[in-house]
Amino acid sequence: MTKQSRMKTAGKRAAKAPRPYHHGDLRRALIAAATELLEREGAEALSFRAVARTAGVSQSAPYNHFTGKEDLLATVAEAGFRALGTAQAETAARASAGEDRLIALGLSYIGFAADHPQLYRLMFGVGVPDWHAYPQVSEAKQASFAPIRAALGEDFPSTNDATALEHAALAAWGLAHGLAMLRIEGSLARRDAPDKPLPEEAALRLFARGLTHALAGAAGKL
Amino acid sequence: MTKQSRMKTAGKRAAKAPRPYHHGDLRRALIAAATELLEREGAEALSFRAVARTAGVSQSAPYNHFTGKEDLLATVAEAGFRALGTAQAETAARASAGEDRLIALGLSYIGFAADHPQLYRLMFGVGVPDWHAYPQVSEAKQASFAPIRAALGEDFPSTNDATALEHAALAAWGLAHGLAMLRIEGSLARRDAPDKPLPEEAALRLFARGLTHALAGAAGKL
DNA sequence: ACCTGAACACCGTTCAAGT
DNA sequence: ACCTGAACACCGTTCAAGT
Repeated sequence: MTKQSRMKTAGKRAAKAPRPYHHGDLRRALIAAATELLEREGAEALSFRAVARTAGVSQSAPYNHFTGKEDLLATVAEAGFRALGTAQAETAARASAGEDRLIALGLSYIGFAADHPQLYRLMFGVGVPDWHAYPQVSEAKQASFAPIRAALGEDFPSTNDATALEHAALAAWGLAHGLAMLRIEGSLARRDAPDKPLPEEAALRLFARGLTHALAGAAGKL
Repeated sequence: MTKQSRMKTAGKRAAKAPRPYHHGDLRRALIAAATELLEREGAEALSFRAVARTAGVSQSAPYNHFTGKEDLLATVAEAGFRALGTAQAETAARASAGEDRLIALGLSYIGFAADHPQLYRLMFGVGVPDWHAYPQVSEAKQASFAPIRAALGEDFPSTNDATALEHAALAAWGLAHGLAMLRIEGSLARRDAPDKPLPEEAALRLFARGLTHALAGAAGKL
């Protein structure tokens, strides 16, 4: 119960000190604490009280900044979608046009999930029963997928057929998301040798190759 | 605290009576109660105590049949994979060979998820941190995907190339799983008209069409 | 405006005790 | 062998009270 000894250097937060520090940006501190605890314990093991404890406040303080636990998780998920969207946009800018760009985007998508498995799981429904209550999350989710959609429109011969583009986008999203989930859950084999490519890459390549042919055929027929 | 009035008709269980009935098959009753509660409340809201309550026993009785909540959930998930596998096998048997069979299997896969969303979510990692602790679940998972794998081997010109078949199987699994998840989470549009086909069907068709072409090309090259 | 601390109704799990 | 009931250490959330 010792009082804080320095007031001038209060800006430097001692991360583990359980002493109260209401520095006017508790909201941000709570989001940071939740993000950190999320990867360590998973969404279902993460408790609202532990987040408050990590931030050094009482169990009821967070209710001044979030309506409840779900609201905090939704905020973290939204940030995750924004980060994924940024990473995807950077990948799209770096890659050269063509099938390779689609494959690079797919690998980047799966890589994000592999790097932040618990965050990715949270983003896609784990722990939050109804995302419709958080429209900003839905919007960020759509935005995170925009680069793949754009690549399909620019790099594949389907631009003139909006319906075919829509179907291709759905297939690409489904494939990327499905491979990411399978990777996270451990359903996929680890890479045998460090130089051998991931099986996901071959699957993505097969998909991209087929898409070029199928869309070319569809353009002639539809 | 009244004693049970009839002993001869004890086989008929009054579903809501909170009186004790230890009829020798509590394990099955707990699985049934958990399965029922799962769809109604979701895996994260489902409590072990509520399962015991629904089965009419004390909160600690289930520990005689399961090591804990996670063990019960894993058992339910395993049963889910077996049911999915059966449904997939039936679909494969009914459909005629070719691209249509792959599409039918994909639609059946997504349909299962749409019919039992909470069960499907549980099966793919929600609520159970590490499936590796339950090898029977992993085995049932692999078995549930066998029909799609078999259809790829029989209906597509990749049978002689084991590697290409493996990649195609991974892509197909990823696509089916990804579309199922997106459907469950509400990321996909509801069908506008009851006669119009689901967008998933068009995406699956695009994938199957492309796979035929890509594998034919690969067979000549590799 | 923001935070604390007590309180409530829940959890999962353990364990002595009953039959 | 199987079940009960009390107990423990947790939850999420509410609310009066403090500053």
